[in-house]
Amino acid sequence: MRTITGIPEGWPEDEAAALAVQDALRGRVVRDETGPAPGTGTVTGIDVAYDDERGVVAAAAVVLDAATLDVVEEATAVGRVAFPYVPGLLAFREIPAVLGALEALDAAPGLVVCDGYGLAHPRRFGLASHLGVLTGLPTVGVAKKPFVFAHGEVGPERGAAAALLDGADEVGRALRTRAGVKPVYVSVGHRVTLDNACAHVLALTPQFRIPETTRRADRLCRDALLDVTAGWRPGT
DNA sequence: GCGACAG
DNA sequence: ATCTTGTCGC
Repeated sequence: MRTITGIPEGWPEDEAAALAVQDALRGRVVRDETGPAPGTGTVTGIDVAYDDERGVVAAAAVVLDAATLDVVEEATAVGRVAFPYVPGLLAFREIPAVLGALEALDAAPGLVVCDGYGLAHPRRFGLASHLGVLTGLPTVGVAKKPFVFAHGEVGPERGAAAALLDGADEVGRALRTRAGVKPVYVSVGHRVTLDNACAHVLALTPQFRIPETTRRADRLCRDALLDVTAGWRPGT
């Protein structure tokens, strides 16, 4: 199913307003729940594609069976871009469309796997945490590139990891999902433990570096964007 | 002050 | 994120 989403009422218009929202919501992140067990129930991948030229955004949510990684359900949402890209404020750009796709699902999402960071964020409230707090769902962030926290060497074998430390607090982990291939960066979003988040990511990467959830969502949102973009007339 | 900077 | 040719490798 594909829906059309608007920008929520009161959505921040500028950076100052966005920072205030992060300040107001960051205390609502729940870190003392283990979260769903890997390999059971469903896991949902989220991703977003843009056509900045036209100000159009497309989001996808793909629900997988956690045990088989088969697709259970897919949903997309298209709309207008709600915020410019600003490092540290990615959530304000992605979340409106993502909410539209999630709301279009009939299946229970289970753990939501986001493209980006959760707690390993300059103000400890990245996209995954923000989405988790707004939806109440357990979320995890899986980023492809380092952001604010450095880490030590990661062993060459699959499953090896290095901590992302904010002082003594481990806010994320660089995790090798394929031997000899660059690691991904896992961080807790909401209502999940870092250990459990990493176990999920390993269960979602039997073959490729990137979790099957986000690979599927990536393809789907790109296709959705092309559908909207095809035959576009200059004017709207 | 100067760069770096998830997607 | 997106743009975008060739090139190396399974």
